[in-house]
Amino acid sequence: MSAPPKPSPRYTALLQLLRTADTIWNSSRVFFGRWELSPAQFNLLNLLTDPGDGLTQSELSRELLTHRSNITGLVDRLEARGLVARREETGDRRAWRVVLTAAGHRLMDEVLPHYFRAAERVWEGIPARRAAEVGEALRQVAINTERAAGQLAVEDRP
Amino acid sequence: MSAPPKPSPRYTALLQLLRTADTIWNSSRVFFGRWELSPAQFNLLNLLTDPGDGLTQSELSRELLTHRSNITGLVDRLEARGLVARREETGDRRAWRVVLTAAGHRLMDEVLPHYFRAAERVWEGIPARRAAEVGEALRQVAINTERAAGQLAVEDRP
DNA sequence: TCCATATTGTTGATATGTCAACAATACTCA
DNA sequence: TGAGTATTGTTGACATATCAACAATATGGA
Repeated sequence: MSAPPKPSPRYTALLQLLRTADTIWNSSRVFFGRWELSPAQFNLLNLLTDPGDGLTQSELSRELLTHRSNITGLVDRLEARGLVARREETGDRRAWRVVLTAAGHRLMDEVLPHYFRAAERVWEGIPARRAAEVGEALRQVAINTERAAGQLAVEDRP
Repeated sequence: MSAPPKPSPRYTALLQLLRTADTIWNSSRVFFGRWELSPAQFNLLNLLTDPGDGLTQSELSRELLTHRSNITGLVDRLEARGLVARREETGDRRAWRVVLTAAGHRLMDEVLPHYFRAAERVWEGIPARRAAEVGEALRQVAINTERAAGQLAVEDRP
C-alpha cells in the first residue's frame, strides 16, 4: 500500500487557473444576462468600444482568440439586434468593418460601469499590487503555452 | 483632449486571467488531438482515473463545472469509442455510474505522463513556490466570484 | 502583366455548452 | 403511509466553438 502520489504545485496551480476561469465565465453569463448578452457577445462589443472605427471580422477573431468562422454568427446575431453594423471596408472588398451602432454605444455605456465594478470585486482581499503580480505571472504562462504550441511537432523531444 | 483612462490593475489582471485560460485551452486542443481527444473529453476521463469506482453523471457535471445535460452527449461519445461504460448505480435507479473501461485506462496511462510534463512546462521561468502563490490567489478569486454570483440579485447595492 | 500564394468571410458538419421541460425515481416529514 | 419536493438523466432548441472547403479578392514576385 503506497500513498497516492501528491500532485506537483505547478500542476495544481494549472488546474486552479482553468477552474477559476471557468467559474468567472459561468458567473459572467448570469451577470450579462441582465442585459440579455452572452459573455462572448459582451467581449465582442467591448472591443468595439475602443477608440477607432471598428474592426474587421478577422481582427475580431484574433483579439477574441477564436476562429474566423465563429465571428460570422456572432456578428449576425448582434446585427439582427441592432447593436452592431457591417460597413464596407474601403480598399478591401473581401472584408467587413464591424462598428457599434448608437444603440450599441448606449447599451455599453450602461453595462460597462457595472462590469468594471464587478472586475474589482473579484479581487477582493487581494491588494491591487498583488493582482498585478498574478497577472504578470499569467502573462508568462500564456507566452510559455504559445511557445509550446508552436513546438508541438517536437513535443517530448529531450 | 484628455488622455484615455488607464485601466485598473485588477481589471487588467482579470483580462489576463481569462486570456491565459483561453490560450491554454486552445493549445490543449492541439495537444490532446494527438490522441483524438477534445479537452472536455480528456478532463472527464481524467476524473475517472482517480481511485474509486467511477462517478455518476451529476457528480461529473459538478466536478467539471458544466451542466448535467452536457454530460449526456460527452459520455455517449466516449462510450461509443469504448473508453467509458455506464454501470447501473446500486440503490438509485435514476443514475448511471460512469467508469473507465480497460481501453480507457490504457489510453490514460499513455496520455497522462505527457500531460503532466506539459503542465510543468507551462510554468517555466516561474518558481514552483510562486506558481503555488498564484494558484492560491486564483482560488480566492474563484471564491469571491461565487460569492458575487450568489448575491447577483442585490448586485450594485452599496 | 500574370501566376502563385495568402487572406477574408461564409457555409455545413460536428462538438460543446446552456436552458427549460419531462419522466422516473428518491427523499422528507406531517 | 402519502403528499409534496428534490434529484437524475434525457431531450430539443439554441448559442458558441472548431474545422475543412469554397469563392472572392489581395498581394508579391518573376
